[in-house]
Amino acid sequence: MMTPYEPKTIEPKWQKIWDEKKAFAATDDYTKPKYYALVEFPYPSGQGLHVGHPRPYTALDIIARKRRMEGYNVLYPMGWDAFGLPTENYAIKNHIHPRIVTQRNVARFKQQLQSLGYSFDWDREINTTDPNYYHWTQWIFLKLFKAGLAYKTEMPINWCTSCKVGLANEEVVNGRCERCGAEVIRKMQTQWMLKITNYADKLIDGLDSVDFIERVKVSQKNWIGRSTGAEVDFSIEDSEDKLRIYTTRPDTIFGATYMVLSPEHPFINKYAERIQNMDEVIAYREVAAKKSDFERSELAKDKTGVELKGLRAVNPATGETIPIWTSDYVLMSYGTGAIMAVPAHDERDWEFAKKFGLPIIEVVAGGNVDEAAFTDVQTGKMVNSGFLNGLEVAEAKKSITVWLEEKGLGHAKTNYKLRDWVFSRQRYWGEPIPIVKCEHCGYVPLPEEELPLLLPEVDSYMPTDTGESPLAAMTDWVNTTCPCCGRPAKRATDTMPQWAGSSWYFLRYTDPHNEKALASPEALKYWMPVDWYNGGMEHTTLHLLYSRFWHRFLYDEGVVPCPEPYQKRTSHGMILGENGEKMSKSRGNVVNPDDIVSEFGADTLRTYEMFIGAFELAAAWSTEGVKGCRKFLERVWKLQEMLTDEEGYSAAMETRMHQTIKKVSSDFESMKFNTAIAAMMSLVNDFYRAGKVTKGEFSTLLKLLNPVAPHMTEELWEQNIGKGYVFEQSWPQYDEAKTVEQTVEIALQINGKMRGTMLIEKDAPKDEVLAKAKEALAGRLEGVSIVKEIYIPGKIVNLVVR
RNA sequence: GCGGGUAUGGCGGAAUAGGUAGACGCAACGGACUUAAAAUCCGUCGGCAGCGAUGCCGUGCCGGUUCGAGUCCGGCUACCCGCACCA
Repeated sequence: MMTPYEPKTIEPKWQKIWDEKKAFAATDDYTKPKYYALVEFPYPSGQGLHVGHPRPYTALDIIARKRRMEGYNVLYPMGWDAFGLPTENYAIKNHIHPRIVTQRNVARFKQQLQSLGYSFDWDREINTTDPNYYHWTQWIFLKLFKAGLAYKTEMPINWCTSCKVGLANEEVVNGRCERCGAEVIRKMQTQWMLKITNYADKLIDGLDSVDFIERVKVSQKNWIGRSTGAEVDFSIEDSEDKLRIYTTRPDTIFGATYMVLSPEHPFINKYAERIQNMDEVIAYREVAAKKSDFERSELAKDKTGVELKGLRAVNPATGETIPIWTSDYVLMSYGTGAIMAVPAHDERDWEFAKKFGLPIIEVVAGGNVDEAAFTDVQTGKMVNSGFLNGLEVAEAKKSITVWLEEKGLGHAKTNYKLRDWVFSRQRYWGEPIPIVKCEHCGYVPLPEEELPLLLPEVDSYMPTDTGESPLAAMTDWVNTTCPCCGRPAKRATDTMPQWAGSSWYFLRYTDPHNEKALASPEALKYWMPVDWYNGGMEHTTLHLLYSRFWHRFLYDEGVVPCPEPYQKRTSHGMILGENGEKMSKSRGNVVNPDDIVSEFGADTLRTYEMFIGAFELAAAWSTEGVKGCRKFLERVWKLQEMLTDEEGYSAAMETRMHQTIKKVSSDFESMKFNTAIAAMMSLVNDFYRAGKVTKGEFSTLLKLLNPVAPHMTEELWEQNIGKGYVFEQSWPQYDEAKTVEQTVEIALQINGKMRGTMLIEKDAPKDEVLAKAKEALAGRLEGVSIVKEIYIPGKIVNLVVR
């Protein structure tokens, strides 16, 4: 007698069995072929799991389960990216230690994830806030410091007025804090920095060796923003000084009719005496300084500026003197903070020249520079440019660069938009920076034996208005001795940003309990690189760039065996609310995965999230759709009643089986989970139509469906097939020859218009098919002559008539 | 402005290399079962015209290539996501 389908009882049952049998433990047998599948580890927030989390987790769980059935030693781990502001803010508000808050949130997340039946190897669980973990985060920082890639500098930082913390440029969105939305202001602060810019080229070039979806590669490249051009020295009239500029268009130098300095450019102060309108310049500079980055971009393209009267430069190509201006459209932080302005061929310069009546000289023919700047570099020939005249832009670029180098006036130069990484946070809940400041020795790294440098217990982890970390108030902890000279010294009180722990976590999974190293060389050599890494689009610039940077550095240090950490990177789309909007409490459209599990079961949730639509696109939640998936699983459950001992009763069904194995196998690989499930639904419909299913067919279906709905397929296996478990089975194989139908229906067209269909033997000769087609279409062929006959085997016959 | 993406029934979405548009699911409608309802099973389901076989139209818009275009090419429009004065 068939038992009813009750996820509530069978799901916990199987979760327990998997756990006891350690069914999904990655083994340390390094002779087997390995597969490392990775999903981004979550931040264990107080809200608990969101229905967005299961989408990527289920997708890679399917891949991981399939790989195990294919004989791989699979590593599919999970952990917690648990340092971070929300926990700290919650802790402050509720007077609970962030460590306790983290423990609670992790426990809840873990229980929720386990209720979904993921095949994570929980023995390898990691937590970035565990001293045994951040020991190695600090160790990597020391390595970076010793390699000269970590340095301290005073700089204006983005200061969130609400979080009271410095933010990286990347964390500021439209002048507001990415996290809390409060206003961000500029504030001077000394900060630890990481020289990610040293790795700009390696981070771009490394992309050629990996299999990332195109838009991820594009966004990595755009963020690094490599451009090639030249630096050129312009001399100042009546001075020995040179004013160095950067340009990507050295070919247009004959058209440079003025120069522009950033308002912060040091030349302005240096020549304050000579600048006749210094008052006006100072006033302009003050206005510019007050503008936040947000205002600068909001107020858009309306150009402002002041001429530095009394100061003129010499165009090295023409020998003519040109005026020097200052304007905030030139940024101190890019290039040299100064430009040569070529209004004929740069939109910004053109606008500026138009506004202030500066001369516009065309040096590349092809546009109308009275109407607009002509910026095309593909067409067009040089004019009004002395020895460059007649050259193409590309040739002119080479030619002028050689000329500049010969004359000692300039040189080729590559620039990047990428800036160094602001690495310190004035916060409590992060990894302490393992550096001591000694008045005699400067910044001294802690000896490695002293790691981990534990986060001290403090009474108050309230951020301070002074901008200092709460750790600064812990004098017992701050005051120490210099590891170098033994004299009194002070610890760094900043902590690391949340990005730190997530920049290397995939390495720790390979050997999570190692106390002597971040992971053993053997484990790293075997498991790395990650074979397939899936995560959100929101992490395709920062997290990916930072972790690739650290990994590449560790490779250069000989710590890891491969230059790139991730062989393949894919991204999933967001799950939106039922109304098509982003899920949020304020919109009231949040779906809680716990509710879905308790009402429909984990297998239904998993199936639904895979069936909802194309994996990489956003998809709106639909409760009706969830019901449909539950109904499908019920139909699978009831196949038990149709089991027959007959085997091979139908050649057509055998073909269907081979087709379905092929379709499901290849669709899983290309993340087309929705069509894989559709194929299984169709197969089940066929079983119902036949009114029966053989044991062989049923067990094949259970194996195919197991990665998606692991609990119910194990239960059905146990009740009806018996031997062993589905997770121990081999992935079903298909025979290509048997996927081909013997009889196929082909379309009949006249002049490309559908005029019917007919059934033919798949191998029928062309002549026979055409004859049959003409017979079928005889009524329509009267009085016309056939000009052309087209037969695409297995697809279509098209007769072209007149 | 630059870069990337998307556009197909009432809805979510299918459609390896250009070859039967709408697979699969949802909703809706009809039938069977039931005293009844739910559940389940079977069926219909792009639009217009027709009792009907059938005909015409139809994949955001305008053109093109082709025997044949959702798919390729040229030109647009709308929406979404990044970046945004980077010289």
